[in-house]
Amino acid sequence: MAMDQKSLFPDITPARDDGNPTGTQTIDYDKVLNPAQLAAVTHDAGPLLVIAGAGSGKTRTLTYRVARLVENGVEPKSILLLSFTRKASQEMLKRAGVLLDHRCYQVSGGTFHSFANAVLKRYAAKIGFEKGFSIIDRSDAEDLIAMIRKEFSRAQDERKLPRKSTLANIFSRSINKAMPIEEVIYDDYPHFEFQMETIARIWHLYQQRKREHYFCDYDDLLVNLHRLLSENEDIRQRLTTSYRHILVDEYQDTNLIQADIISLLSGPQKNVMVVGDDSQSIYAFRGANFKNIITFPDRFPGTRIIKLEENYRSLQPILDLTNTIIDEAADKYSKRLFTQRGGGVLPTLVAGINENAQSRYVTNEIMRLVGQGVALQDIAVLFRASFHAFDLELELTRKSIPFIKFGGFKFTESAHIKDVIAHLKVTRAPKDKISWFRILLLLKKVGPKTAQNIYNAIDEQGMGAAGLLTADLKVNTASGIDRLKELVATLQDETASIQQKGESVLQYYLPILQQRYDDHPRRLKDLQQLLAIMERYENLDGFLSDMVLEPPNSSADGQLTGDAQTSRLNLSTIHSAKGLEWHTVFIIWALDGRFPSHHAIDSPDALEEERRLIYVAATRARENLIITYPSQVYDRATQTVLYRPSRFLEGIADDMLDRIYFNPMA
DNA sequence: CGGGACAACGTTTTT
DNA sequence: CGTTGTCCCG
Repeated sequence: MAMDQKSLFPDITPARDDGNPTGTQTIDYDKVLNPAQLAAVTHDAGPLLVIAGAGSGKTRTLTYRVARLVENGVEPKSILLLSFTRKASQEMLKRAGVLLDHRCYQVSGGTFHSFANAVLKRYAAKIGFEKGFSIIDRSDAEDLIAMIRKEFSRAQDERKLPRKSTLANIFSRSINKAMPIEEVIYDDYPHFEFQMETIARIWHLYQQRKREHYFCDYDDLLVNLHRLLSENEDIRQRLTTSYRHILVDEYQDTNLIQADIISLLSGPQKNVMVVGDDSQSIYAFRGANFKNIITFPDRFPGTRIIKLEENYRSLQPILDLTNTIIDEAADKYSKRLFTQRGGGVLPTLVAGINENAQSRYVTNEIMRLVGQGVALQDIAVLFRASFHAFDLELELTRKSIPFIKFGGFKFTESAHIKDVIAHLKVTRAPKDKISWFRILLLLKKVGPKTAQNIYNAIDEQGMGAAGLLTADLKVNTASGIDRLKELVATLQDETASIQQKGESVLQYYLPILQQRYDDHPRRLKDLQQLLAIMERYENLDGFLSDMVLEPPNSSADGQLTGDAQTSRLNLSTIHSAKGLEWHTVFIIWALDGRFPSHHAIDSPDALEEERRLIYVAATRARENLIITYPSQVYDRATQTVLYRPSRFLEGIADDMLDRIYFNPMA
């Protein structure tokens, strides 16, 4: 099976078509790769584990391997490249395309979730979704859980149940760590042990409702793919013959199900290449287990192991610091990065009195660097949590420094976007109770009970969303349900283009928007942007699944308005910065209690993950690394004043780290 | 039954 | 402090 390249890689267009159609060798692999990289690239067949330190040319190695396989006559479609983000795989294929030719764009790939979606869509009936399924994001899942939760809190006068988001966390953790619900509660939520049975019943009902309404949440995509492969030998064989070579990036961030999926897909030929770095494992919170890397050779006997230890990214002083940080890690593959890049200045640790002093220091330094000719787009400010950047964002706006922020809130998570999308969703998935409730609750005089009745009436008609038009509804006419009926009738017109449908929904939604939100002008801009995104799609289903699986970032607005060429500063969570690099990197909020977060401080495992996180952040820097913290911050959660730099930096020798105090008044 | 008013809670990271 | 859940009035 070949995946739908168009929907997976919509932005890629072949750079040039005058490549090398005959496939004769054009790349001098041994001149552009070091011996370890070359060994990985030219590895013939069978399982291969590449332990690739930060900046050691991991992406380069993968890219060249793809090119090499294609050059050796491997059908591009039969190469499956699973990576962590779509951005990463696009980038890789683009680079492979530049090396070789357009054939590289035919390579199959994407994230685990998008791959699962593509496979499951095709075999939906095999896993009990005769009519297909729709993917629900975290907040949809929470809405569904809330509906079930309510049945319990009404019926029983028990002590308080966990809130919906906590329930969703428990459920997801159970899947991703492959542990029963009960065990998750014992381990991580002991304060809810006393109502374990109720929680388990809610979980059971949640599973049931998802089936009834044809929903897959993020975890179900993986679970169902796993089931499909393990229960249907014929399908598994079909897939293993389609994908002769499997390449997995960021293997340290896979969890047990993902590792099993790779095993199931690899077939008898076991042409599996995984690339990762145990020191950069930062997704334990969603069940990632870096031990997958260590146990890979057990899973695949005869695995060849190659280590890439030469760093091509950072100058020596930066590497000295990052090596020191990670040396303290409890549990890791031993490797020590080295570089041949001489020179460079010491990384700096800057204390400012408060958050705003920190923001001003960073802003000043950025202006100074830009004055020296460093491009804004080659500078990044990294942080532990998205909200850590709020004050800096204000400061940057004040100084008119353009920036783009990655990570944190997604565009599609805001209520008004979800509202509009819900109207489109029900035309494709009429059993989507979550979306129907969203839509109906926007009407006046309609609450949960009325919504349920309307939903039942529509469902009984069995004629899709059009059921709204024919069903006998007892609804207050002041509700505005007639306008909704008109909209649904319009959307039923299959000849209407996707843009027209979007416009209709927006027209319908406008009065609701204005009535519900004081800041409707800002929200309207978002909605117009949503329409612009829609126009890139040819079919609604592709649009809808992408909005869940690859949602656009909230403040990435400018991308659409055509000023993509202007150089912008990068603001990013460390998680979203994975795999990237910049000339200068700032890490802000390196304050003990924030980074590591006070939440992690009692758990050795969590603390280790925080350490790896700061390691990932620091290793993004090529020339300059500046770490800052506010030295007097009152923390409401612990009711203490935080003033010490991150414990990962505090003991570092002065010949490795310049320490300065910044006073904006001086 | 809907909706508004009030109280309690807990606080990251992503698909 | 903003979100989430509950309670009670109309």
